[in-house]
Amino acid sequence: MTRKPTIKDVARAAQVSTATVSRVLEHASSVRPQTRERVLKAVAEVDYSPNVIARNLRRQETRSIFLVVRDMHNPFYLEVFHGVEAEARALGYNVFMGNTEDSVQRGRAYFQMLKTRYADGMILMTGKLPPDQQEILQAEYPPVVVASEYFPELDLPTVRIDNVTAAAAAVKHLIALGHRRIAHITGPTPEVLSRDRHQGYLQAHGEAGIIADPRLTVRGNFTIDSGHRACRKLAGLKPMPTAVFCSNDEMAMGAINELRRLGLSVPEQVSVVGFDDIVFAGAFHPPLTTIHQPRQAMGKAAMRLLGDLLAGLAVSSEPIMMPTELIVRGSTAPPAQGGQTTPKEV
Amino acid sequence: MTRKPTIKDVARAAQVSTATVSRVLEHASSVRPQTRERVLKAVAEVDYSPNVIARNLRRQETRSIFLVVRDMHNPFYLEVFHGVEAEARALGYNVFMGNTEDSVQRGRAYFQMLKTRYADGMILMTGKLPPDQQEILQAEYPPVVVASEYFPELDLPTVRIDNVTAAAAAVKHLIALGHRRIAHITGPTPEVLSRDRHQGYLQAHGEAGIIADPRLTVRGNFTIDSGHRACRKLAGLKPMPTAVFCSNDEMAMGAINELRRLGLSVPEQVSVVGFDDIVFAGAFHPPLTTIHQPRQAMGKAAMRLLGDLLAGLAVSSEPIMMPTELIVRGSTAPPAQGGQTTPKEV
DNA sequence: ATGAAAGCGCTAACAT
DNA sequence: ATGTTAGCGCTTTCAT
Repeated sequence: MTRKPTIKDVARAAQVSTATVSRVLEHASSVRPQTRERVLKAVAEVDYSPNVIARNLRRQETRSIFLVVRDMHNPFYLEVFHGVEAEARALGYNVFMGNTEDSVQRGRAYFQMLKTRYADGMILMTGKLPPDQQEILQAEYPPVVVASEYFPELDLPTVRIDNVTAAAAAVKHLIALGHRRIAHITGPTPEVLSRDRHQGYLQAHGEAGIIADPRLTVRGNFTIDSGHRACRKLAGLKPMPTAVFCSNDEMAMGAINELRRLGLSVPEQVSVVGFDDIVFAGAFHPPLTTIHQPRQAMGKAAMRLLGDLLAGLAVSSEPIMMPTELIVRGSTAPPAQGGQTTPKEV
Repeated sequence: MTRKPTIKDVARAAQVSTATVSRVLEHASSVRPQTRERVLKAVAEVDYSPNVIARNLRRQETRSIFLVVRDMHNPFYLEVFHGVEAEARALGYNVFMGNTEDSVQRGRAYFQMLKTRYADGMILMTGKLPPDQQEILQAEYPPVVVASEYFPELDLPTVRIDNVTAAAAAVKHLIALGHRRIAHITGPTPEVLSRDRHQGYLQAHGEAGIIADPRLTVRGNFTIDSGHRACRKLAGLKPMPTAVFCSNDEMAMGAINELRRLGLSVPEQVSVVGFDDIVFAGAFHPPLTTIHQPRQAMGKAAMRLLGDLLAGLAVSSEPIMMPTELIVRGSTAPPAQGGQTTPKEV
């Protein structure tokens, strides 16, 4: 026999109906031990394994979900995925990895696949939503939860952090060290996550009674290289900032490398703070002071939320807020005494 | 109507049979333009999208594959995934991300799911194979291809690099710089990939007529922390090695940090070479000299190979070998002049 | 060019 | 405790 054996083959071998075979394999309920034994033996005999595709049709579910991120290259997502995967496995789901590369069209494709029931639900970690996807709020649409990001205009179940407060904590740390001229390398605006972190930056200034110089805010895009470029711009300012708050760790690494190239030492001459606490933040030199996000826990929470939705449970409409923590390492210190920081000529 | 509309709803609205609707949506063949128009209008009217689950049963396929890695935390896989995903999308597949965490049992679970047709095929990036899975060579078993790793005892279609030659190139670079006392921090033995890289290390020594001191070979497990620990061991030797070849970049970073802690500067006092060229290798300080692997291309090639297998095409039984390249950056230099390298007291 | 009908393999409601 | 049966929604062969 070259085809995969079906439940009928087992039924024939065990001299029972297919229903009984299904019962033995699914619920282990209401089957005489003797019959059960016979079925199990037949299963082994013909080397049967159920055909999930048929089961899916019958049950109208796939037991799989999409996890869609904006940018595969950020290791931040690796750990979120780790949490999602662990929880999904516990709940009996598998996880499709999706990747929009920030393209609205690519995002739309995932919504479309969801609609065709390619998967039972979706965890969205992108900052953009296709413009025409308001139908996702309708009851018969498969459940979608948002993680890390969020959409103020759309009332979707969400797991995230308080970016404003977390960013403010980072900047307050710099202020407490004595810094007064603090730059901000932001994420890609106008996304809400970037906006929130900048608002935290401003809020920390406000609370300390410091006026934030708008020239000290430079736009990045979360890559190491954008950290280089943004930092180069900042280095051209007079007086230079004595500290830089970066909206993620990659940009902080880029900024530090650029400062080193300019002959400035971190943290002695310039302090740098990152955001995310990716695995490499602690291994970097100097080790990055940064905001820790509970990535894995966030992934788990998102999957748990989606699992509840898939199980038909009612969930709170309030976003689930995950805690963050300022991790002080070696990239921050009090500002250099008496005098101004200037790059050497280049 | 609260349920998802079916093809029957469209057929009714367009006054045609379901077969015609299917024809319009699938092949665009043999349908009068006029009828076709009417069907399309009805599709829009009832907001129909096909049910993939039913299609899957009919076609006996899921158009999805598993990508199974050993350790989610290595950013190496991110880029492989990127290549796999891009190629898969082009071929009309989606990718389940799997993760064995080096557990044979977890690996077995993926093979089991493959057997139940949870997915159509699998790309394996793990170094271990469940002992009882020899059945995967049988014709009716879904196709499995191996990427990056390989199994000498099992004749599976494979995409990989020549680890022996690549490792030898790294060590030859150190020898060419003048190093004679070169340590090796290996990956987890007895896996073939770790073994091959060590063999390359030995081969380079052999070709240069240098006797490799076996005490200079220390076992790691591909984590940053194992790089720390291994390097600490090496630092206890007298005389210390003047260079360290690490079987991946994470361990190289750990080794460099440990050397720094011991008061030794890289590359002035000790040279360090990594392997993989992960994204952070270039951003590290000092930037890592390492072996570049074409991760994304490897992912694409693996998916293309799997796609061919899924399409029923015959594929070569020879492994597809991807090119590697030595990238010389700042973590290697000639050995310190006249005299021996010793750590300061700790 | 179109329709009728079979059937993919399974599960669960219903019957005994 | 077990069997019978009706689909799940689609695609495709066969007929017209």
